[in-house]
Amino acid sequence: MSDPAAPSFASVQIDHRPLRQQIADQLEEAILSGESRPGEAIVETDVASRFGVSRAPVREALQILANRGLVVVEPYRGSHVRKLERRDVEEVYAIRTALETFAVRRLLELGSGLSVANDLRVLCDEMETHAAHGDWPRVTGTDDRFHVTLIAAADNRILAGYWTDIRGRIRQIVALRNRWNEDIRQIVANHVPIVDAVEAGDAARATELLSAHVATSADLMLRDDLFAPDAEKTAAN
Amino acid sequence: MSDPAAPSFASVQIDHRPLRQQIADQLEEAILSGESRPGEAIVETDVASRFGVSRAPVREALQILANRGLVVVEPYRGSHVRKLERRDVEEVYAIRTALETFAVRRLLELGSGLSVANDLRVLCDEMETHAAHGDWPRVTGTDDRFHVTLIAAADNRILAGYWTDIRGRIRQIVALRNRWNEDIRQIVANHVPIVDAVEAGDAARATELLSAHVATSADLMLRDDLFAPDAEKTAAN
DNA sequence: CCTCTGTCGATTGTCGACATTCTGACCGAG
DNA sequence: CTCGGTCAGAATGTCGACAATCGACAGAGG
Repeated sequence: MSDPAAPSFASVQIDHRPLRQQIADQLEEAILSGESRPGEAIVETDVASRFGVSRAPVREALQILANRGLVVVEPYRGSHVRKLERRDVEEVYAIRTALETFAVRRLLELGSGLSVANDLRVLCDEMETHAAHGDWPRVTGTDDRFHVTLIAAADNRILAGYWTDIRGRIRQIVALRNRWNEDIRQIVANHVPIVDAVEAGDAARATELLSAHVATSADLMLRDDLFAPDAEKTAAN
Repeated sequence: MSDPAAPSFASVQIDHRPLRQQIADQLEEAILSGESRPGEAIVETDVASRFGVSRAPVREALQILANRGLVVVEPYRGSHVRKLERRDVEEVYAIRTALETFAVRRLLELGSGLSVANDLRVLCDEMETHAAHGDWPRVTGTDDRFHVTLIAAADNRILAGYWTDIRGRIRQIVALRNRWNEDIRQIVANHVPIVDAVEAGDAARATELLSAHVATSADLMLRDDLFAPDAEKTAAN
């Protein structure tokens, strides 16, 4: 397979993953990219015919997405893209702070501070370069890698799983907001002090800076009342 | 339902939830209670015939459990109960600490300290009563409610979801260990100072005590090498 | 003796059809 | 006009059957 002399088969490489996985990936991409908007109905028959498959794998894909929280399945009533309220956004960023500060404390306990700081510094530079060119998509992409690197350094698979979840939600939030932060330079600049603190092994300062950084991001997302106000669960329940 | 004069229909109360949900619950119960042991194969046909249903809802149930991390599904090869290694146990307790300390900080920010402390104190008393009677199952049950109450007070649905996950994993770990802690009285006693700190609104002290409490629990679980050593992902990959 | 290949049984993947449930429109009584 | 009841239409829930894939094993060939 690693034979560089036989690339002619690469084009006919077929996808051996189960259909449910391919469908789940496609639907997830549509949701997280904002193409499928929150509340939008997902009709099994439609999805099945769109992909040219039967409903069985579609249903299995929906179970996968439902448990990831991307889709809500109501028995006999149908499925729809999970709605996003203001409260959801607040909760995402609150949890994000908890996970990232935990990761920092943990990676410092593991003595990986210096090594991680090196990796992060590279990403910081990259981010600043992209920012200087006004290449926002690449900035957010690198930002994503920055935080993934941080989380991965904690070497905890459960944490990594939770982060995959949070990361997706953030991507959806940013996509729905569909407007670039004019002051993203500020956000980019925020990363450097964090790396400094990690390098210095100062857990207290690093967590403090991280919390502030995340809080800033959350404020930016919530500033212009874009997300639906919280649906009041009144006394009816 | 709440009419006490018509209990005669309770026995014929049928379950209107989809089969996948009922099956998923049954399988989850079997796994978390330790009845189905880690690594044990789950054959769709067997499960289907055991419940007297077709394979379709069983497969959907497996997708649900797979995304909760209870079951591993390998395409065309089958499903099995997720294996539990020593590292998994360590990770669970590490994350647990992060989630609980976050919850404490959060509920204090929300100003719910006094109210929550009251609820927790009741549970502490209950726990001590059960402990005095040597009723370990009830002790662990109340302990569970203690921590659920703590988490719920943070009023964050994502956190609550993660806790449901962690709580299940802990239950499985405890069940597999299947041996009561002789020094559980110590564990029970650990709760009171935490409540005191919450009542006093002292976040730093509360998180410190909580971390220590969880660390103690983790040590107890890991003390006797019951869980499989970590499967070394050698250079083969 | 080793390696490769073809076959076999078991299990999962997928499909199309039928059963059940929900929703909303229609309609007649009060 | 409002309130219930009825009824189709559409969507989901479930089923049984068939196809595809995997691992093991036996046998040919070197």
